[in-house]
Amino acid sequence: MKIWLMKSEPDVFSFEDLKTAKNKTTLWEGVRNYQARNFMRDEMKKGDIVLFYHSNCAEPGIVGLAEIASGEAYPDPSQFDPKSNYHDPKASRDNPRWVVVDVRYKKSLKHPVSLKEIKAHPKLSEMKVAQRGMRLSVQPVEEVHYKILQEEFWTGSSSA
DNA sequence: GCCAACGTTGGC
DNA sequence: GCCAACGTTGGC
Repeated sequence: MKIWLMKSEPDVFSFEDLKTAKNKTTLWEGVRNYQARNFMRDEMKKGDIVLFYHSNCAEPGIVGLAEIASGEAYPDPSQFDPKSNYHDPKASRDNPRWVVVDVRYKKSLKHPVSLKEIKAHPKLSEMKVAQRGMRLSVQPVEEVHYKILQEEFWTGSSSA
């Protein structure tokens, strides 16, 4: 079981949007970075934990927990859609370039863990997301960091 | 809105 | 294959 951090701009698609989505599930469309794609295509497994991260907003940080709900990655339909912002003219149905996975809402957090808190924490500051210039929108999270998040932020009254 | 850091593109 | 130019990300 792996743990992932997935970024989304709340103006585009927020954790609240995921919670209210049909079946509380969405396909994670629009990833247009090869490294991120390869994680989704090669390494994600159904049931993996997802830390849902809000980026490019007033309070960037981890706002909720989700999980991978699809068995395998499959072609991102938006790449074939000329009207989509995510359209990729170089992709074809015979030779798709981009994939999606399904992400399902799991749990909200009463107290999101802000990027500020992550950076201020002696261990969490090692996380990729805290590193300077790190733009990768899908990134693996080390188990030790997930444990710290659980034990120091999400136990007892701090989890919803 | 600014801008540093990054990834991609394309000319050569 | 190099690398300058460009577009994007995302914190601040």
